[in-house]
Amino acid sequence: MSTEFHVNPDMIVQLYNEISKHFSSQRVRRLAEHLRKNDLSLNQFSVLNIVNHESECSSIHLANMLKLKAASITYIIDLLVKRGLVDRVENPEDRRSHFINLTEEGRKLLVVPEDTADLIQSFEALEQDDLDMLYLSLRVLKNRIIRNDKK
Amino acid sequence: MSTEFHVNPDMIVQLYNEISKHFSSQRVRRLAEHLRKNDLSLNQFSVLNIVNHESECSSIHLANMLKLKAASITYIIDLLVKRGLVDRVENPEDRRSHFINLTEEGRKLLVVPEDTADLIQSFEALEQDDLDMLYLSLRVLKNRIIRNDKK
DNA sequence: TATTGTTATACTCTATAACTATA
DNA sequence: TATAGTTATAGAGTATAACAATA
Repeated sequence: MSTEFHVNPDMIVQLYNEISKHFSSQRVRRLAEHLRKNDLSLNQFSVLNIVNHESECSSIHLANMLKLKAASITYIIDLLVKRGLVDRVENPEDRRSHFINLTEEGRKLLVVPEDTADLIQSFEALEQDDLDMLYLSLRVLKNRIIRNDKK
Repeated sequence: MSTEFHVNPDMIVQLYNEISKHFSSQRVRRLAEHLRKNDLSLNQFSVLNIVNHESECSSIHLANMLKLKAASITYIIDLLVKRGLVDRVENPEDRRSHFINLTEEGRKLLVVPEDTADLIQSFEALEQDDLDMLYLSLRVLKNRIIRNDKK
C-alpha cells in the first residue's frame, strides 16, 4: 500500500482524537453506570486502575497521582480493603509505608463494559472494502499494542 | 482490497474493544483530571453531556438517565446554573417543568483533553505501511461517523 | 527535621419525606 | 388524583487539618 504523502503518528493521533470525541459522551455514561452498579466512586475506581498498573504502589504515590490528600487515600483504601478489592502489604524497606495490591476480586471490576450495539451501528455505516481495511489495520494495531501490555 | 474471509461489524467491534481496553486506564485518569481541574463531579459532567445531546431535556429525564432522585437533580442543576454552565427554560406546554439547556460556557467543558504523547508512542510502534493503512481506514471511519454528528 | 500515614472534624453530595404548583 | 419539581433534613462519602510513628 502507498499514499501520496508521508503519514506520521501525529496525523493518526489527530484523526483518532476526532473519532474519539464521537464516542466520548457514551463512554462517560457507561463509566458512570459501571461505577453505580459496582458502588464505586470515580476515585475508588481510579485507585484500582493505578494499582493494577503499578506494583509496589504506596499511599503517597496514589495521593500524588490523584491529587488527593493522604487522609483521603487512607479512607478510600480502608473501604476497598473492607470489600476485598485491594490488600495492604508492609513495605519491608520502610516500616511507615505500605504497598497497595489489587486482589482478584478487584481485578474483575477494572473492565468497563462497552456499548456494543452502538459501536456496531457506527461500523455498519462503512462499505465492505472499508470494513476489510479497517479490520486489518486494527488487527495490526492490536498486535503491536497488546504486546506491551502485561498479561 | 480483499480478504479471504468476510469481515463484519461484529468482528471489528471485538477488535475495537480489545484495543479500547488498552487505553481505558489512561482515559479514566484524564477524565478524573478534567473533572478535578474544572471542579465538576461525575454526575455534574454527565448532566452536561446528556443536555448537550438532548434538546428539551427535563429534570425527570435526567433523573431517569442517571438513576438519581429528582431532588438530587435539583441540587446538581442549581449548582450548574449558579456557575452559568446550564440554563433553566420554561416548558411552554407544561408549566410545571423546565428544559435544561447547555450554555456556551458549559459547552467548553465537554471536551476531555487527550494524552497525545501516549497515543503517539502507541502509533510509533507501527511500520510505515501499517501507519498508512490505519490512517486511510480511520479517515474513512471519521467521515462516515462524523456525518451523523450534530455540528 | 522531614516523610508516611492515621484520627478527628468539616464539608459536599445523594436519598428520603413533605410540600407546592400544575396537569 | 397524578405528575414535575422544590425545600428541609439526614446519612454516606470525601476532603481538610492536626497528630503520631518512623526515617
